[in-house]
This record gives sequence, C-alpha cells and structure tokens, in this order.
Amino acid sequence: MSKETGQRTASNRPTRSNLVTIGGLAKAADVGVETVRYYQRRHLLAVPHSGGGIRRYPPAMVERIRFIKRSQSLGFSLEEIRELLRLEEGGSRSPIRKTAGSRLTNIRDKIAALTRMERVLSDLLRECEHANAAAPCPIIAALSLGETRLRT
Amino acid sequence: MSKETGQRTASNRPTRSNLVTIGGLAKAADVGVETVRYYQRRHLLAVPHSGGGIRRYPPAMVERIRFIKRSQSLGFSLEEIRELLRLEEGGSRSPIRKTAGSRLTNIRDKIAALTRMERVLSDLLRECEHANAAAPCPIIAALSLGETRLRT
DNA sequence: TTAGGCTCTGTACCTAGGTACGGAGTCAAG
DNA sequence: CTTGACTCCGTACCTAGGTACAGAGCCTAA
Repeated sequence: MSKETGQRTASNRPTRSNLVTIGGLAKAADVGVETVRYYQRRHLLAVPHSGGGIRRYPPAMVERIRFIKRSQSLGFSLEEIRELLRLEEGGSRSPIRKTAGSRLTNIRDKIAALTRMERVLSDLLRECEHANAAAPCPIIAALSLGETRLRT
Repeated sequence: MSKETGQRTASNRPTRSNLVTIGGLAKAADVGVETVRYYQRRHLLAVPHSGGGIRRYPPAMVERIRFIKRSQSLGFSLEEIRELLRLEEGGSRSPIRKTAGSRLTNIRDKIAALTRMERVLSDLLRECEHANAAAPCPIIAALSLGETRLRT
C-alpha cells in the first residue's frame, strides 16, 4: 500500500491534523460508515487504539479500503482479501499467486456453468420463436421433461 | 417403510393408494421435506386441502418439483419459476419468452463481467510469474494502485 | 396399547456483505 | 452552556434459498 502519496507537515508520523474520524474516512473511501465498522469486525481494518474516546484514522486507511473494493471487483471474497492484505505485508508472492489462482479457477468454473445455461436457454428461445403456434411451448416442454440438454 | 407399491385400482384419479405423504414426495423428487414446505410457503407448490390431518400429494407433484429444480439449473430464481409455472397453465408463449429472455440477458451480463475479471486476473498472474523477484508483486501492486484495468 | 416414526406448525438459524437503528457519549461552534 | 452533528456499541434486519429444531399431533405395526 502506498503511504507516500499525501501532503504532509514535516514528518510521516500521523499528527492530530491529518487524522480523520470514521465519517471522513468513509467519505474519502466512498463507502458507508457502517461498512468501515463491518470491515473492522471482519478484521480487514485495524481499530485505532485511542483510549475510550472518538477514534482517528490515518489517511493510509483510505487506500486500504480502496484495495478491498478493487479486490472485490475481481471477485475476491472478504475472507480472501483479508488473506491478501496479510500476504501483502510479507511480500512472498507464491501464496499470493495461490490465492489469485484459486480465484481464477473459480471464475472460470462460473463462466463455464453460465455458458452452458446460456447455450441451452438461447436454443430454447430460438426454438420457441420458430415452433408452430399449436405445439406446446418448447421452453416449458423442456423444463417439464427431463431433457438431456438440462443435465447439470 | 414403502407403503406405496405403485399399483392403482382402475382409473387415473388419485386414490388413497397412489397418494403419498410429504416424506414420500420429497424422497421421490430428491429434495428435503423442508424444501417442499419452503416451496409451499413461496407458493410454488399447492398445499393439498385434507381437513386437519396429514396431507397426501399426487405423484404429479413430483414432476412439478423436478420442473423447479431444472429451472433453477438454468438460473431462474424461485420468483421467476413461480411465474413460469403460472404461465405454463395459460399456455401463452410470449410472456414465457419474455421471462426466459430477461434471464438470458442476465446470464450474458454475468458472463461478460466474469470474463473481464478473468482477463485481468490471468494477466496479473502471468505478469507475476514473469516479473523479476526483486520487484513488488504485480498483483498486489495492481490492487494497491487504481489501475485502469481494474475499473469496474 | 404402546412405541416409534412420521407429520404439522412456527420459529430460528445459516451464508455474504452489508444496512439500519436506538441509546448514550463526545466534540466543536455559537 | 447548549445545540446539533457526529461517534460508539450492540443488536436487528435484508436478500435467496434453504436447513434445523421444538413441541404437539397422528398413524400404524407389533
């Protein structure tokens, strides 16, 4: 995660002035406050320890949330993203590739299943459009009978 | 055990002997008893009106459950299947085609989204395998920066 | 007659990823 | 010092498609 992006005062240490509350964090990352809390509960985000009062978050946390969102857009589950975030620290690439690889396999499986559905359904629709009006609807007929095409 | 040995008297009317209880129905359709009840709650299956006592189901109900299961395998939701079952009676094909068509569109959208994910992820994996070991992992790098490839 | 197995009804629980809400505390501006 | 916005915490709710009980009733074979 790149922590060197923002303007800073003199050091990199989070000062009172560049820390934000959960509302500001959520807004900056374009998620809901409740989502941030949810990620904390799921251990994707650390809870800053600020004794008792209102917590303040470093701007780097915004990047972390964006990382989560981008990972989700590639189909990673929160569980996997937690793993990716953990591996990110370590820097060892083979387990990262393993996680990404199993996600890729899963995506390919889903595509294959959906492609089968697509083929059957588009065939049935085409048939239905060309079948004569007296005959029963081929779509319903296929669903009623145990057709080989529908074998899962 | 099996109290229905299959013979019936003379006609096709459901007689006492060919009607089954919910357990037999579920077993014949290869679903759980709770699933049958759930479908009843969702109005995909009718509840036989047998005053007060234990209900008995006609064997045709098995086919209806199989219809549901086959429809699910094509990606229809229970809501849509309820619609299909309703339309099945009417026999008018154009609304059936409409339902099937919107399902097909939805399936194609999902395939397109997953195909995008697949491409990005497989590119990243290939990059990661060929990148030199000193450089940061390209997968993590892509997730950390807002890459154009990752635009949803 | 009684034991067991099945059924009926209602309700709660599960996954995933949040969303919503209520009460209490905190904080900064006016 | 008060007001209003925000935070914290816990809990409940949402979708979809079931699954799992608990308690009571019914049915049938031994």
